[in-house]
Amino acid sequence: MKTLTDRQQTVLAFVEEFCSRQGYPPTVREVAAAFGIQPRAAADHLAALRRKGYLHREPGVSRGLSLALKSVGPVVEVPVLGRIAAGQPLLASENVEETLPLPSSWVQGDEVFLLKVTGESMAPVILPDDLVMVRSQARVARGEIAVVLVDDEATLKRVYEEAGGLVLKGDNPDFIPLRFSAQEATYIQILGKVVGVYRNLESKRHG
Amino acid sequence: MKTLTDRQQTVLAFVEEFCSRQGYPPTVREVAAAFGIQPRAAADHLAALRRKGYLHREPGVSRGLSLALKSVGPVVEVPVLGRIAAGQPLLASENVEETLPLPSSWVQGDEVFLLKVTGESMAPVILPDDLVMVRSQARVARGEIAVVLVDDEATLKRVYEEAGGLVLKGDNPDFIPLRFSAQEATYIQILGKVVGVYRNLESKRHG
DNA sequence: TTGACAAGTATACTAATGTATAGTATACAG
DNA sequence: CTGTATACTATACATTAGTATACTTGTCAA
Repeated sequence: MKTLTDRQQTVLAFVEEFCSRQGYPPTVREVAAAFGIQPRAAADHLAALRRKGYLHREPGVSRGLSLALKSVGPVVEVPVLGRIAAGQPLLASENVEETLPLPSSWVQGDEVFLLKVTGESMAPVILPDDLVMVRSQARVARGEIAVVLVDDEATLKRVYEEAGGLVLKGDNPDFIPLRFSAQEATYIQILGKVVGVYRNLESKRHG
Repeated sequence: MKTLTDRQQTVLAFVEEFCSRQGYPPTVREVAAAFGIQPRAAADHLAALRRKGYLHREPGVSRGLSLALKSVGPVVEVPVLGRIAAGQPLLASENVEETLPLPSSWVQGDEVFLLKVTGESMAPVILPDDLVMVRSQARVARGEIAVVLVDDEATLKRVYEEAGGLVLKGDNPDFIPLRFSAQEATYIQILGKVVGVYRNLESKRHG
């Protein structure tokens, strides 16, 4: 990105400040007034900032500015699910405890949610208190980690569809794989595929 | 918060969409045009949305709208560091490849950065292609995971300060612990403590 | 020394824009 | 049945606001 002059930098800083304080961008005249200069001079600065790639501008449009380097990048609000109640729509607001803004690049797909991990069955890849990102889907490829609803309880397991039914296996060897016949498997619901894990290493003992 | 009529909800949705697409709010007439109604009718809707607390509005100001319930929560831009050059200030713009917006609640402290993991030395807790969040600090408690600069190369290791010097140990048993005498240790710099790990499970083979 | 860029003054024009006035029609609560 | 809120049309008005024209001054590299 091209370098800015001192003056241009202060103008850009003013625009950023204005946007975050007011919620909408300034007019050319507001910029001018802030620096005690004429509208024309302010327009020159904004043109320079646009030319150098720091601003988007819609010509002729009042307040038609927007920050190119948005001080915040593209973000998606991802719901954090609490207890998952079977039968209800997954993302129903009753299930949502809070939402976290995550970078859009981390979130592929439309129906994505976060889940706080409680059990140790997927150790060491996934540990208690980890936050897993799940993309809602009814089937997963063999051996992928999924959120599975068994007896009204959501658990994380690798899913293997076998000829005779379904096997749910944790990575933790201390946990015995769960086997279900084809008939039993009808009571089991795959809620989605685990596509990401976030772990806070600060607030707990290391493994 | 007061309930909105169907019409008001669609108008609010339009304003939100417009803001995120354009980077600046719509004019009264742009709202009107989007719904094929007169400016006055659109102004009525915006007034209703303001009255019910969904919008802030500066009277008389063009595009003087801003969303009251910001759709995004508090976010911090965290720099993702590429190759770390010794000697330079860590967060110098030369080192920053990009930045990612993360929820403020994940980021404690001022000097925080992200680093893409390359080696396997911290497996299985931290794997290649993981993104680790690091809080910049010159010392860490015994046994904590740190980013350590050894011979101009940044590596992840658990740090043990011993009487005779410094031991850097990976969790992966395939890697031999590195031992440094007190004198050698002066050439080693702790860049920060690893406080978080993010792993994308979708775009690679599972471990 | 010419040309490009930065930074500015001063004035003016036109289109964009919020709002005012004056209505119409429907629904619902007290 | 009256008051209030919603949801509009239609026209008009006074600012607001982006931009254009015409200059001035200073710097810096080719």
